[in-house]
Amino acid sequence: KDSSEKKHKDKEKTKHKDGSSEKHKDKHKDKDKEKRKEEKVGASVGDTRECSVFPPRSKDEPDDDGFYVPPKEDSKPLKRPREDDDKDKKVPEGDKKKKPKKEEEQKWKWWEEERYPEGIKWKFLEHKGPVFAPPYEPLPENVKFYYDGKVMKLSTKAEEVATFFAKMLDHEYTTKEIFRKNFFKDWRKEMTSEEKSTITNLSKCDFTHMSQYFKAQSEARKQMSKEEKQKIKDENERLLKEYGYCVMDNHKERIANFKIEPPGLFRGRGNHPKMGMLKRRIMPEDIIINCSKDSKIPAPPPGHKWKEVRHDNKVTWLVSWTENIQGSIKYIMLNPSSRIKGEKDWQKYETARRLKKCVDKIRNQYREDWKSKEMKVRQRAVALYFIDKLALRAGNEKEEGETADTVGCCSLRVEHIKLHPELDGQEYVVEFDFLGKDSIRYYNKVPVEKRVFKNLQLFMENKQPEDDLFDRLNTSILNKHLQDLMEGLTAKVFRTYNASITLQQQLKELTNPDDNIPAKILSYNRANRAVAILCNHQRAPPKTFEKSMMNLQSKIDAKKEQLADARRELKSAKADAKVRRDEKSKKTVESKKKAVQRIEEQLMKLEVQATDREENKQIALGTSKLNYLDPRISVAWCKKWGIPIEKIYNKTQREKFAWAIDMAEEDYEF
DNA sequence: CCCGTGACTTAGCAGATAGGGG
DNA sequence: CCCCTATCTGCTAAGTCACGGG
Repeated sequence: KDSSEKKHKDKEKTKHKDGSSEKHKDKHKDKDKEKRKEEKVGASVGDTRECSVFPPRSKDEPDDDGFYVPPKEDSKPLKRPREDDDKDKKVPEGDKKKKPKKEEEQKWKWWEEERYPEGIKWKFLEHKGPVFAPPYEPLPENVKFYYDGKVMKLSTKAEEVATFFAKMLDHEYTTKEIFRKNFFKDWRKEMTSEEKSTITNLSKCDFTHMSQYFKAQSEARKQMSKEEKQKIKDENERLLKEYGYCVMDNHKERIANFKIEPPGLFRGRGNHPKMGMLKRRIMPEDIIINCSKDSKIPAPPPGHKWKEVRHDNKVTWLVSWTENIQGSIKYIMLNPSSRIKGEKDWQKYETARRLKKCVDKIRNQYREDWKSKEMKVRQRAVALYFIDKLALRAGNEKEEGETADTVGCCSLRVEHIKLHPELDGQEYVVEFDFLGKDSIRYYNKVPVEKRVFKNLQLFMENKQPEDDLFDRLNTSILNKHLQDLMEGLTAKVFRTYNASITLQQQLKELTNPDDNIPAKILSYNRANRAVAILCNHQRAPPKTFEKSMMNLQSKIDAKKEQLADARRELKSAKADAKVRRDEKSKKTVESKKKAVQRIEEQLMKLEVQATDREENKQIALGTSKLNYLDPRISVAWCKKWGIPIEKIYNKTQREKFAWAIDMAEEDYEF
């Protein structure tokens, strides 16, 4: 005990050493307070960021368009020259909007400005409120619903809910017992008393006619003329223009989800106990609006009122409501390209980089803790080892019966692991098999250190399969401990850290300087894939996978034949040239040579594509790219090897990572 | 310390869209 | 130019984590 207490004290000491100079921080905080009083915006010099030298935001007014152009002064000389300032504009890129005006929009570089003091998210916020789901349109008279073989006209409310079911008829979950039970129970609540007394058995309900009608409708939608499609597109654009943006602190920012979720049947992931329940229609009376006091407050639809209008600048959301399935709160927030999301994202990677600096110490620490006299400490240390080594999620406890039965590290149960003292020639293998987030299966056989193995045996002693593996541990205990090891450290920082560091290492290892661009991109994708595997980011193999693979293979075969032909032609041209010895035939040889080269390159490209796709069958790269990989690593890699950034990031991704694209140089190190 | 709540990030899937080949 | 598929985007569920009150 003694020694462990000592260690604890040491830990405390190191914390302060590690904590990026507490004193300084406090000073800055004080400064922040002062500035806040002075009504100056964004006065924080909060942390180690380079941007702290930049001038504070200035309040300027919108121009006539209502579009907010960042102040000119902001673009005065910076300490870092940026030769690629206007690169983005030159990039032709998919959006062939006929409005040249859009492209001229100056991109605001929020990352060159100072941040707000901790806790304050904005000074001014104005928006138009949410867009509600379109009202229900009753079915035409000729679309029938049958109960027990007889036509039955449903009340509007009951009909609406019935259509939700009818639209899902082809889906297998309409056959699931829980789904049907939940649906039927909620449907009956919407029925009139007569309907309720008649419709007592879901199996006697015949939705097929309704279902056919919807299929015909969607078919008709596909067959619409160009003009009609354009009309819909225009309408969507209008909606986006009006409701899709807000003004936050002098800047027009894109909103992520300005449309309220329409009513429908809840489809949880995996074996969800609430699947099939009715997700009710959200009304203005459910909606809380958040905006500035001095902004133009959005008007509720005629004849309606908001539940509440508040002015809370300690939060980032514009609109919220409570959803009826889990009783959780849903929000309307800004797009990832916005300042408010981008800053947070940047900060996340900075925290992970701070972990990089002390991860060795932390690893030594938890290895020591495997020997602790205290069970609690040992469990914590083994759990942390899993989180670090295997990139497991923290694993909060969940309310039973409310959600699908899934687990993370701290909530692992005895039944989720198997211990093999020896397996396939390896010692001390732990076999993991459990459902994680989104009911994605985690299956892995991992050789672990002997001490870990012995500890696991100990933790499992005298326990039932359904008992918690770490019975003295939860995420709160773990995170409190992590907080002591490093300021801002939580379980998920390890995922971010390990993902990003793995990408960086893999890129170093896999990139061959002599490769051409497609081959280098394959290497990038492989590095990305290593991360996706680490984080267990899976996807269902695309429905058309086999077919598309076959297509690609036949393309390759065709290309091979083409190559063979070209080679034959080259050969005969050479022979011809040897005989004739004239200029013309020499030229022919040259052009044939070129043709062969071209085809070889094309073939290579196709083969690379095939490899890439095959290796990617069940792996989703997007999630790690978007949420775990410090974008500056990728940007630096692109700059180093002369790979156009568009090969790595699509338009949305480039918008989200604009800060990284702008600031990372080729020598960036995570 | 426990528990519920709130805010925010992370997740896979399905439908929309675009772009390359015939 | 059109079609068909590969990729992108929108959607919303499902996590993480902090906080406050008892």
